[in-house]
Amino acid sequence: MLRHRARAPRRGPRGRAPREMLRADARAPGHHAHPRQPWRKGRAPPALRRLARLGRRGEAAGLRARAAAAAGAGTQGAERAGSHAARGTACNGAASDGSAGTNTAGSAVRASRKNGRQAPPGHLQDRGMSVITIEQAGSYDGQEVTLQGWLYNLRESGKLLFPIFRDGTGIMQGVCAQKEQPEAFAALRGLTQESSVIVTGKIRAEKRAPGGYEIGVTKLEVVQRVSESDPYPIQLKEHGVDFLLDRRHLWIRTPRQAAILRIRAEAVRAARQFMDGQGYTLTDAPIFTPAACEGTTSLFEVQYIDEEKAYLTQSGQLYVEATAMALGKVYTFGPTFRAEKSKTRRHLTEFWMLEPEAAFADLGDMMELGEGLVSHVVQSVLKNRVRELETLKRDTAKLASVQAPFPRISYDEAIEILQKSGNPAKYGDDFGGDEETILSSQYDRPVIVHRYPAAIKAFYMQPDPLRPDLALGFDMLAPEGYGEIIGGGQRIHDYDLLVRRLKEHNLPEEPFQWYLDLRRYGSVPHAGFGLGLERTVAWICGTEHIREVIPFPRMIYRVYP
RNA sequence: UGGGGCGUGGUCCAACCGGUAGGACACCUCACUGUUAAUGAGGAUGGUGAAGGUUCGAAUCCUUCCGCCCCAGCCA
Repeated sequence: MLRHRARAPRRGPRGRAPREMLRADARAPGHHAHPRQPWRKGRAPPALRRLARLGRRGEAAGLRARAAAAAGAGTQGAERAGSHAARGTACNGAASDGSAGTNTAGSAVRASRKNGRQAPPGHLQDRGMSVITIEQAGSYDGQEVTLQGWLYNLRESGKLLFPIFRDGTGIMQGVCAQKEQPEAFAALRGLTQESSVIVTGKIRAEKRAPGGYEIGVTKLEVVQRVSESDPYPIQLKEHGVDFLLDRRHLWIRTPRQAAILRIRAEAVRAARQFMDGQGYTLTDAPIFTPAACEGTTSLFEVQYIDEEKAYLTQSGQLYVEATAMALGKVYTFGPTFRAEKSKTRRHLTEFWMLEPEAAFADLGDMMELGEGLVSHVVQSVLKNRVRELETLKRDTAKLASVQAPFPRISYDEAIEILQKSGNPAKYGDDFGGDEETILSSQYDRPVIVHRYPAAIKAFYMQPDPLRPDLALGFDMLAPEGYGEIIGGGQRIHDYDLLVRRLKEHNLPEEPFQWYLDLRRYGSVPHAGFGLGLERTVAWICGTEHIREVIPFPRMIYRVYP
């Protein structure tokens, strides 16, 4: 059994976050803010002040009883129905092309229940053919379809209701008039925010509707009604970061957060696609490691079986060097852990890293691979996640220019640029946030800084043969102040030199014996780098803090929920 | 670990030099057939992070503690 030893004090649920305000569903104010600190927070737009009236009481006791009955019927199976619905969405969406509109799911469900018909094997109910996602709605104009999702908001205007539904793929406005659809109207009136629903109606283009389409609701089934006495806690208005982080499991339902997570997924997909296309093989590194990879940084210690201690990996690099010697061109993609007490908008204690490594590769190869990878990821998101970037109100012009090749400057040149702009940096210093921001603000795409002094880099960095005091390493700095998204370079392949460097860095040799083996048996020049997923996604999304781009951020003093 | 900032109803904020803790939103009721965080009218809840101290009187001043945010270091 494992026990997590490194523990961060659990923060109280009532902690407050007075200064930094986010609208639960607002875009982070920021990209056009101060260039030195583009993430600088601001206030939520003052125009966004009012919340829709949700959770009103039903108009009649009969209605409420009916709603309760509907909810009750679904209560036992509510959870199962939920996951079931999620599964159904994908396959039905695909299946429904071409046959949509012939048989609505809603009516099929009711018909099957009324007739006592058996659900098909593996399904709880017969859903018919036209259950679609909101994302697909545009191609169903004029057809009757069924949506499965949640009530995001409800606006009332007399005998007209404007519910807004969300299903994870987007949000869509519905319309329901009492005169025309008395039953659906009654079911919808007073329905509470985030109640789960199955909606049937006709899709139509409508200029006044957000997104350009709306659904004329003809049937509404409440899967589970959120209680008025315990309403959904996240309002459509500003909240403190702390409040939202305590409810991260609910916060991710808001369109902005969902859009970010979908962009993250696209970034991962594109990154792997690119690496695979370049002939790199995925070879994952272990999470438990016997010792530090780079020595200095603090590690999470775990008890590993009996008395033995192990650590959560802070980098897969050493291992990926081994698999590179086995397979040639490889990469890892997985979580890494840093127990440092970094409390900035660029740090997490648990984050994901993609680490390529190639035998017979040098610094130049890796700089080229890095810029190709980053360009491809950015361009893929730009192409395949238009809607999500729109939701985030991201300035896509700033992403469009992200095309390889990227500018490359040496450390020496970087120091010059810094000094010219009045920064006190002197030769031999490593760069902090300020320096990175000054450098990256000179360009419209990420900038590569290479050949740092060996003294400020990791022990395994190959020295520059022309100037041995320099390391053949490079960093890639994202624009707009998002900092270092890639760090890497050429590794030492000479056994004696590596042993010497271990000594210089006061590292013990025993834990590195296997690593030294790579230099004993057929050592070759090789290089690689690590790409920080969250920093990359934060930059692409333009979020003010890295914690928004991972479903459940782990930070110092935050391991809940 | 340093430096800075901050803790007030469920949420987000006010409260001048120390003088009866208030508003908006959320919630409830009513009106409204094209709303866009709908709007308008009405209603009921409910709070100064904790412990000391100064004072006739403390959200406000002092001390300690707790918690959070930002920045730096380290890094992706």
